[in-house]
Amino acid sequence: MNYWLIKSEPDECSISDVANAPQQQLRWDGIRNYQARNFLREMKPADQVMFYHSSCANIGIAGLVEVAGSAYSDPLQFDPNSAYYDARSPIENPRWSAIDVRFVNQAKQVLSLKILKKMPELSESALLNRARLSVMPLTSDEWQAIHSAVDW
DNA sequence: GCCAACGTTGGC
DNA sequence: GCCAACGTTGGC
Repeated sequence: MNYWLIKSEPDECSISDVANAPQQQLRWDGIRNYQARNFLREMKPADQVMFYHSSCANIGIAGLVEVAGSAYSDPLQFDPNSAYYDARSPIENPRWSAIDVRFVNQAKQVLSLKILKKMPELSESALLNRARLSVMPLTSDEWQAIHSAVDW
């Protein structure tokens, strides 16, 4: 069992969108950063993923999802009408990956970034120390600290 | 291979 | 809207 954190702008995709999706399952796509992509490819079914809302009025941990299946080729990279189109991605060896996530739980209230910054367990975390990374692993200690701090 | 220019992320 | 962080691009 691995632990992860993914960031999403709730205007684009919120934890409620996952909860309201058919089978409460949604494709997580549009990742165009190699490090984030590599993490996506390491994800295994049933891995637990904290769902973080970024660039919004209420920044922080908004819910919990789980990995529904292994990473696969992100179809948007081959869609010329998509903002995520990548003309240089070879069809025979797709550059970008997507993953399906399944809803697990939604926080009664978002665990704010302000509180996350005060948690000693997270002082070394990628979340607080690595700018501009939208997919990252969490240690089990980090995951537990977050999980027990959220009001579910 | 270096590095300046440029674009994007994301908090404030 | 601003700006720091930082990944990517492309000239040399």
